[in-house]
Amino acid sequence: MSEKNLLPDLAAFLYASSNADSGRTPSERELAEHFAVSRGQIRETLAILEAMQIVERRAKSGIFLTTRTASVEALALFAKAGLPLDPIQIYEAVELRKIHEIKAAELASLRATDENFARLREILARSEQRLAAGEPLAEEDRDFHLEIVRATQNTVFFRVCSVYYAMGERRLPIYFADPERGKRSHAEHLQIFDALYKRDANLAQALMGAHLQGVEGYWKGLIAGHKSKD
Amino acid sequence: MSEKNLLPDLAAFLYASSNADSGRTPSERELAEHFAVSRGQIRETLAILEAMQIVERRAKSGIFLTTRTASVEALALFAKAGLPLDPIQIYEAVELRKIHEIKAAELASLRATDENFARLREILARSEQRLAAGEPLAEEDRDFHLEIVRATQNTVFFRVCSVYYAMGERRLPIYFADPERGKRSHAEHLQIFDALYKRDANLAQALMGAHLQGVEGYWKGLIAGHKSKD
DNA sequence: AGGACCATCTGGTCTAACCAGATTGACACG
DNA sequence: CGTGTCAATCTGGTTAGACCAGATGGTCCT
Repeated sequence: MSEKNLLPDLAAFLYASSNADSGRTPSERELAEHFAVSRGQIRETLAILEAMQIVERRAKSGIFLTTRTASVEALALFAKAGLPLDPIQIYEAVELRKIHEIKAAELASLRATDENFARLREILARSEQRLAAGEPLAEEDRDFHLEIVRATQNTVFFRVCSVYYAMGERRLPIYFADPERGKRSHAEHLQIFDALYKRDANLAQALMGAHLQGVEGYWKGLIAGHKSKD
Repeated sequence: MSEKNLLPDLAAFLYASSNADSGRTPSERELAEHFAVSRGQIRETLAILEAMQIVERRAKSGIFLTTRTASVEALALFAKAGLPLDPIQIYEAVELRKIHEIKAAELASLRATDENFARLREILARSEQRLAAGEPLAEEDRDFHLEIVRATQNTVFFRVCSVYYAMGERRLPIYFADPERGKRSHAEHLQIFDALYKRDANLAQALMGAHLQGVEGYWKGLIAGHKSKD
């Protein structure tokens, strides 16, 4: 089956097969048998999961899932593996995104280079094509927002954002399933680009804030829906 | 010597012994011999370093350091291991910290619980003791700032900050070597606490901004000094 | 019911192999 | 001398098997 990328599979299995009370997972030897790999390979993957603070390995005792509040990398990994995410944490990530991006819009308007503008134009052109073809937006949205963070010329900032942006990725197709949302989003992106290009920091901030308000509202609704289903 | 915590030692050794041109490091077998551990243990640690994007393992070829712009976790690790950090990236981290904490002060003033206030009081009391004893501040400063982020009740926010705060840790003793700086910092912390307790979001933001302005200035000077030395 | 004891399980660690592709260098040919 | 070929060597990838010591859990005796 899936030869490589044991990590997400293992994470998913640990999550599914752990003891509900203690959080204890199957032993290394059992995991090795289940995935039909050697114990060494399981240990190598567990080392990563432990570094991510997803599991805790207690010598001579067992492997335990850490308390629910996992690291950001853990959340991104879980999202990638299709594991259920705590809706509250998703909402928290959105809130953080708002904090980051409004400030990023301000800084980008002051610091963006020709290269940044070129990339933004290219992304917007791709979006345009997609919409013209009647297709839903996909990674273009994330690319646009991340490029603005990159335009702050702060690589630490960029990397921090890159990590946890992956969390919402799986929801993008749902969000843009409604073509109206895609069109409006693209129109707002164009406005933001203009503000950046005019180096109007205040306008860029304001537009980004308004743009993200819509996203936040969508997530709030989605979370509320999920909650009522449970 | 240091039985556990192979990770930082290995990272440091890889960094020191890699080929300057290709970035190629010694082989797993050589590393195992150097650290007097088994290959399995080296592989386990390398798996983490690879997940952190610090190294890249090419099958049947070798282990290579990735390009300089490493992940945030990598930077924190490097800082902990005492490896040379790119001053520009330190400055970037400080800028990001400013973005985070001003907003954190605002949110904390609205959401902080009694528990948060209790912890903040405890931290401030510890600082007071330290200063009264003529000792320099240490982890109390970081604790205070992180507790404010925690008080936003946004766990994702808190975890993002926890990671890269470790970067500046090694510099704290230098910063607080001047007792005047410690006293002023503590006085400002007290003001910020009062603003939070009064739930005055605007004041909390303003005070935090001013407080961090001083920190930023210090870092700027430190970086400038480092640069001129090189 | 409680306490002492022992078989079992578990993670931590190491050794010894084999695989197959990448690399390298020697060697032979033009 | 340059160059192309090929085989020995090196490397990460992976596995199997073993031993250790402490944690665990059940049993049996008091």
